[in-house]
Amino acid sequence: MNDSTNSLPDHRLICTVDIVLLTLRAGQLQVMLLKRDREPFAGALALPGGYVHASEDQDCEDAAQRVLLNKAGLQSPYLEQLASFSGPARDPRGWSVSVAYMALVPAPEPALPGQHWLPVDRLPQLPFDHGRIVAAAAERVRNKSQYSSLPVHLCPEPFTLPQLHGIYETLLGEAINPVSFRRKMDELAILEPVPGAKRAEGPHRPAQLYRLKDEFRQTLRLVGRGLNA
Amino acid sequence: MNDSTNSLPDHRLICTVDIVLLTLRAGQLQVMLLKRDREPFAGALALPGGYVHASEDQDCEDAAQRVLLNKAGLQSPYLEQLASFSGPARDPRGWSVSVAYMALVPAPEPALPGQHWLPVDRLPQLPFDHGRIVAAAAERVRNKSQYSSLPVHLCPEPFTLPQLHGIYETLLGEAINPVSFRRKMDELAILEPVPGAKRAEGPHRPAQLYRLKDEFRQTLRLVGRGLNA
DNA sequence: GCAATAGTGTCTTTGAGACAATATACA
DNA sequence: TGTATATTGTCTCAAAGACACTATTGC
Repeated sequence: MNDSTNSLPDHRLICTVDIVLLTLRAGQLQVMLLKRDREPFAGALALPGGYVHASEDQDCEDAAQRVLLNKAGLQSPYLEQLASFSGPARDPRGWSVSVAYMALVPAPEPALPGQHWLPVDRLPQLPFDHGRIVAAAAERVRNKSQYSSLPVHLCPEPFTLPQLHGIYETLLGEAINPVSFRRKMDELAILEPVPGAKRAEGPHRPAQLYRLKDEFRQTLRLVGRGLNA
Repeated sequence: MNDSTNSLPDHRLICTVDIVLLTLRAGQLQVMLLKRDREPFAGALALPGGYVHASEDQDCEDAAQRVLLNKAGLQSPYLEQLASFSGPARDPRGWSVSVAYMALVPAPEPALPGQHWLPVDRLPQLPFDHGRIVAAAAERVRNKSQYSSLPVHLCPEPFTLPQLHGIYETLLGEAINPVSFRRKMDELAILEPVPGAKRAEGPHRPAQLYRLKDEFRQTLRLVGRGLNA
């Protein structure tokens, strides 16, 4: 395998996709890692990923969806291209380009067997440059949480406003004024109340349940001037 | 050339970089196109780009810098990764991945021979999927202009605040309150006045000249709540 | 001095945050 | 009825926009 690569033209490169599948569990942003079943780094925890298959994929996003379905059993979560990572050293097989995608899901309870969810801020050393890729994804999620509806994709539906409020606070790492939060969510107009459905977490007034309007399932909406200062 | 590609492994793909070099001229966001000197699409105007060379490039950004230097004579303009574009049909040579970069420069006057600057909003049909790539770059510049210091990279130094103000207005396509604009630029603290240097454009009070502080030449700074509403 | 744009001071308006009041569940 | 959280109304404060005033040049 190594010999054959040397004879390939200089511009035919290893092309892969890597998926940073994120969720919020135990009050932390967590990433899903899988134990690699082949070399290189067999046995190590790493991002789900794989070669782009020129013969079957329509584009890299298509490859990402395929990986997501095969390795995580996910049909169509929120998915966006993150960035591409490249270089001679990131993959021991040779000069490679990886187009990284970020996917968001509500916390799967319990985790599927074989899936390892780890907090993005306390990861062990990861193979390839997966550490950098996860860091980029975490940064983007936290950044976009400041001014967009992104975090709704981390919340299991239906959800209450206080619940979503908590998710934003966790991601941003700071308190958000509850009144402003309601005002903003109202402006965004991406949520619809589930008629009659309420949920109480204890001996107190139950909260209205909401779900995401269908047309925003793959779209984001931006908040006028951000969520807080 | 076509036969050889068929025998390559499925995951060894054509990898290129494409550069969307943007500037502001004649009050318009313009993109630099070059006449292609080889197939495919020889003779057509297209984005500067080229194969990633596994043997010389440290990563795709490196390849982008190389292309920028060789084809546009640019040393180190503002450069950021835009996104990757891929698929079986975008390049007639076969399934390909292009990592697109966006570069910003102050308007070069006069344009170098061979460089064609065209307004991004009135482009002819471009080869490959270069139309889409340019559209993505234009969208990103306009978007980032709403809340960051990005547009300073389009302004020839030294510049006056009214000049920079005009650039923001052009990019955003709407008026910006001059008082707020000054306040914001002041907050950002990325500009320094050139001591004693002023410029008058006519029979009136001359404006103070500014330059970008060196530490922000490749960095962006975000504005607290955006530049306007 | 006149015209024209640069730059500043201050009032008005808008929207975010604080706080208080009301609503509604379970015990 | 008591407690706890949901939800709403209203006041306060900070920042953006409008406007008016001063500054500085060439003519």
